Amino acid sequence: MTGPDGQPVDLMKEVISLSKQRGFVFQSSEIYGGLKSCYDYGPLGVELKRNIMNEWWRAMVHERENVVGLDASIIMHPRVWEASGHLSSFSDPLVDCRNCKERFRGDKAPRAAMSAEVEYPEGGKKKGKMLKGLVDERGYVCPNCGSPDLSPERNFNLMFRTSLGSVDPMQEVAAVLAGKSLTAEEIRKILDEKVKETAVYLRPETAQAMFVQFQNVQQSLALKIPFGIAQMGKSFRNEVTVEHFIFRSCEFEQMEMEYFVEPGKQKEALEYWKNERLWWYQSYANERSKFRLRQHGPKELAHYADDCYDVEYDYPWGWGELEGIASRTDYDLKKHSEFSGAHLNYFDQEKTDPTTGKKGWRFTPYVIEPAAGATRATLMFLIDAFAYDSPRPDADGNVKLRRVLKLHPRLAPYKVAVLPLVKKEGMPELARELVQQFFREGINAKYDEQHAIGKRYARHDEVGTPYCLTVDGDSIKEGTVTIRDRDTTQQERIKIDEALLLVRKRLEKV
RNA sequence: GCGGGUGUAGCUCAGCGGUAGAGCACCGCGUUGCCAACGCGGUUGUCGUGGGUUCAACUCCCAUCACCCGCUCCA
Repeated sequence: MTGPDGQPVDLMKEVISLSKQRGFVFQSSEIYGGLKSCYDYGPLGVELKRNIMNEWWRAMVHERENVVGLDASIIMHPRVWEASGHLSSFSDPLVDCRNCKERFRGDKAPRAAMSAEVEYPEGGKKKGKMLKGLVDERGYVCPNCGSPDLSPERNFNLMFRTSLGSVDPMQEVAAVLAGKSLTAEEIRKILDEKVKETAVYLRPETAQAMFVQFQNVQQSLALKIPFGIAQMGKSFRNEVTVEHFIFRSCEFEQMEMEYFVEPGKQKEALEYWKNERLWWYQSYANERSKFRLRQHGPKELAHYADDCYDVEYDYPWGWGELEGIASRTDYDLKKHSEFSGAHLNYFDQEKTDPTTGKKGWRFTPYVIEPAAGATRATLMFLIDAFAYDSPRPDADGNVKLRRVLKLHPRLAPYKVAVLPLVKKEGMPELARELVQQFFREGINAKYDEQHAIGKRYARHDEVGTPYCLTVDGDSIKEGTVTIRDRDTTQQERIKIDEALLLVRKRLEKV
């Protein structure tokens, strides 16, 4: 992207800097030096994120007859994660290449015959001297340089483990180990056993609660298939790498929906939801061409999925994921039935059982899951909204960079700013009264009397406030205000009563 | 975790082995009345953190933390 002066601009840097300056996103615990991948949402950030999530809830739950909500505990029974496969698949064996320093997953590395002699360039560089080595008993080489000179496999548990209960399990471990002379392996075993007694995990996805509570939700509301259960909330993953500001962080917020369908209807449902979700993003964004759907290749699919589409956005660093719409088959409900002994299935009295030919069909539903990242969506909407106002030279002829967030009015933290032109002659009083009128309508308005009027316009442009209402001398005499549009900067004089209607109209559903 | 880069005022950045700087922001007074206005005055710093070398370290060395760019994982 280029600025109004034609100079190239680092869009991410600008967004991060504006986020901090205007109170959208701060680094967590900044005064202590910050904490890796943790961020706090400031006064405006919390409004933006909450607006995004509320819009999602409205589109997914409130405006649909057959989707209901759930708000589950973040900590769930540890067996949930055994059943879901997260305990095993989230602890991937990672290996470092001693030659080129690449880190990779051992199980996904290119296979090579054990004891075979292979050639590889020194340091992984194209012009590097060719070296020779023998493939060890693991039977694979570095995917980057082909070297067999590799570190041992190390397990990385991607779930946050903690213990439920006020007694510190380490105390018991210490008691068991006291006075014993043991090998590292033996200690490890004792540790694992003791820790496991009270071990619980912070959920790595909100989805599992919707499967685990499938029966309660379905029966309590007598839901008929197809139906969906939606949930928003925090999830936690010890990511190997965190990157791009709030794009990938260990603590993140999800908006997920599990849509249960009859076996055989999953393709049709996937088709519906992928288009629905793409459109949802586009309808709030400025640049629709920056979104696309991408189907996963067979190697990309998660262990539970038979098909998957990502909604991708063209971020400053390239195309990246916003949301995954996965066809999760009947994997999760079957697994939880197996592990818990509960019968997580559905009985349809009207349908004919395809295997017996008799009326009445009991089946395990198939699941389509649109799983969105709320924190990711927040970043995306900030990037999408970021723009420069047309250049305006000041009195000295210097061109000032004026940043504007062209946020959709429904997402904007403040919907309208009410500004007294000057702090006298009854203007502040009238402006404050007007703000109260907006509050009564449930519209987040902002009273602002600090600094010159031009600065206030600029400041509200920068946080995405769609409208500024200015109270001046004529307001008192004639009952009119000027209304200024963020995107055109055009002003119009209207009756005070009209202002409320105009703002309300702009906030109507897209 | 590995490799490369960065860290100085609220923001953007300059600086350098010898007294910590600029622009913007912020505060006050005055003027002004609709697009980061003008004049005058003022405030702001653990130079990321800890250690070392040195008469002297923001500057050189080591460690550490955080961020950015690659690699692997994902919403």
